[in-house]
Amino acid sequence: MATISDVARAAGVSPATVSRVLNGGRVSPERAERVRRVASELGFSPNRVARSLRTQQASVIGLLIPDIENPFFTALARGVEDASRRTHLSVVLCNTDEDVEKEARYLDVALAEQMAGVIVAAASPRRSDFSALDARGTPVVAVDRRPGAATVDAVMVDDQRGGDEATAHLLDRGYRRVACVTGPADTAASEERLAGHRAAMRAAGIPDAWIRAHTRHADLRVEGGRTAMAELLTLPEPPDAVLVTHDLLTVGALEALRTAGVEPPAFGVLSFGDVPWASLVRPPLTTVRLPSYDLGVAAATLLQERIAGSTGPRRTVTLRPDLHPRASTSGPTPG
Amino acid sequence: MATISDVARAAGVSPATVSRVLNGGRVSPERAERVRRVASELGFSPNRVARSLRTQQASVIGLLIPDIENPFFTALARGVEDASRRTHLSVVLCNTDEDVEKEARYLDVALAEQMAGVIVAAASPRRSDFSALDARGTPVVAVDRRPGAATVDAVMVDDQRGGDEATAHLLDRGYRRVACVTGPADTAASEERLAGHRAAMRAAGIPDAWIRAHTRHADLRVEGGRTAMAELLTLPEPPDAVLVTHDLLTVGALEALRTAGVEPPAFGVLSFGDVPWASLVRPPLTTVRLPSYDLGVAAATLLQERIAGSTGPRRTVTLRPDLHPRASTSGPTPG
DNA sequence: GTGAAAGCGCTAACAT
DNA sequence: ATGTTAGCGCTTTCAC
Repeated sequence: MATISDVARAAGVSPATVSRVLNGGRVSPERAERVRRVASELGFSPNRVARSLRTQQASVIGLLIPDIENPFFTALARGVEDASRRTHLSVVLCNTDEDVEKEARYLDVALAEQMAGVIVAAASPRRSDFSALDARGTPVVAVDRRPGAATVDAVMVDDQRGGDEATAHLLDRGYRRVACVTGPADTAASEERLAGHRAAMRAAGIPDAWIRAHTRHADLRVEGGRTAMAELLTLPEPPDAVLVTHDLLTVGALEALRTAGVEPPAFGVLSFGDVPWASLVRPPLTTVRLPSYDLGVAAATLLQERIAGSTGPRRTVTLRPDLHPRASTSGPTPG
Repeated sequence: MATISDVARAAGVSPATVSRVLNGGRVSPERAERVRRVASELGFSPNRVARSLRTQQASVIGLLIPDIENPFFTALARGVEDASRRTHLSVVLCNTDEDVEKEARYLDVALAEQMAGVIVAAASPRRSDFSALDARGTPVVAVDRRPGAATVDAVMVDDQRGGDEATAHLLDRGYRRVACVTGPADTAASEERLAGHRAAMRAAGIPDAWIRAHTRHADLRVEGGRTAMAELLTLPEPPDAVLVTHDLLTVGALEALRTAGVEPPAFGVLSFGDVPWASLVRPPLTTVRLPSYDLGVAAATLLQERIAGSTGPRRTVTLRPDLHPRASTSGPTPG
């Protein structure tokens, strides 16, 4: 690999001049031209490691996501990438696997590699720790999941509103006994979506006791959704519709419904997450689409501003999910 | 951020000693202990950028994949990560988006960041260019897609065999007129799977003209699969089964079949790729499962060996996909 | 406008 | 076993 000194020697100038040509300093046009020619002849590409060491900052940002196999996060990653494209920033992705240890390791890498900034969907609301980055002045933007203590910029989904709108939609279509299958009580998104569901139910005059009795917390796996749905169907006063707050749970819930011989839209089914196989399910599923891509774009934009030196107060951007009505919630009565 | 000199001063030793403590050189136990204590008190974490500059190699490997939203590649990424866990290597993911330009940019980043090695599913068999990495001695392992010219280690799927086994399975189950919907003619995987299909058909004594007439190349989108399948159904001698070589095409093909009132398993359907929604399709789909995770593990292992200094001849590891028979190919006649 | 020189934080000879 | 020294490739004063 050619270095800046090789180029300088070959072009008959000093290394400083080559550096200036590269970074836009004042150099006479003809020398600049000569340097550029020689550089390309030599296949020179500046060593970013050396540059980082000298300038104390890299042109790479880290994106830490908890599950690379989850389409929600991959779409988010695309958003981050697309928004970073125009700048000189490259995005590197790190899969934390919902594991605070792995996350800490990657945060350490980000620090040690002097990354320009980090966007992170925290593995744990309490135990994720960004203080080291903060101490060094590396900007951090939280996305999708707000870490409890840390005061960082954040981009969030308005999950509560999504849950509220979803259940309101079901009630509006004529369903009366709307159950809810949600994730574990310790995941924020699950709880907020449930809270929205509750709010809509209360607004419709349904007693708290009924709502509670027709709510199930399930493990975020297909099996969890199946079990929860099956339970709900055996209740003394079974539901006539269900809001499922995670698409994985929806797969299980649909299986349980099929097993019980219950069919949408007579039984209303509404799912969070716009699943790629939505078109394969009959009837097509009404969904609350999460703005995953836009979440990424917003986070990258916020981060770029901080990297550029913005020092304003911490900001939280909230994005609204949107409802996509389809046939699975067309109403309890035929026609 | 504390530096190695800060630690050295606070511990009353030389920077070299601190470095030796960190990297396992000979240091007396009590001094080593003192250094470690001081380091953790100061919250010291070594600056990898400086280390990279000095040692001329980083502890990061790059993984370049063409589509982060494709479950095949995300599973592969998990394999790479898991295999890299035990070593000191961190994996950073780069999404090339099937774009040779973006890929080149990331290869440049890998080079400029002095990455220890790169695993890449090439965006283009012809135009992907690893010569710069090669020139610098950075190991490269190709995965899933073999770049035409470059002589690099590679980990591949035996697509031809997969196609062969799939069609053989259909014939074995009693289907006679097996069609094939495959991807564009310029994608290697599509062609190899098709070649396997052809081989199995020929072995069963079916004339080339028939095979050719019942083969469709489709754009890798749902719509492409639908159109191709619809065409096949209108042929004078329509097929009684189909091998679809990409899961996205399968979604479309299933829609076309449903529209035409044709149902598996009377009509046999076999798909490449073990789709997550397989359980939702009735009847469950027989699939050729691609060893995506293992592909990642194998690639990471190969790369680690090269990073460790192995200089043997280029190797190509080939992994076999496996057939998962399910109800969609249980046979053309009831029972 | 240009070059000489210093130094970012670390490691690896080379001394001792 | 430990310290001293030099230098990885780059940028950035500081002179001129």
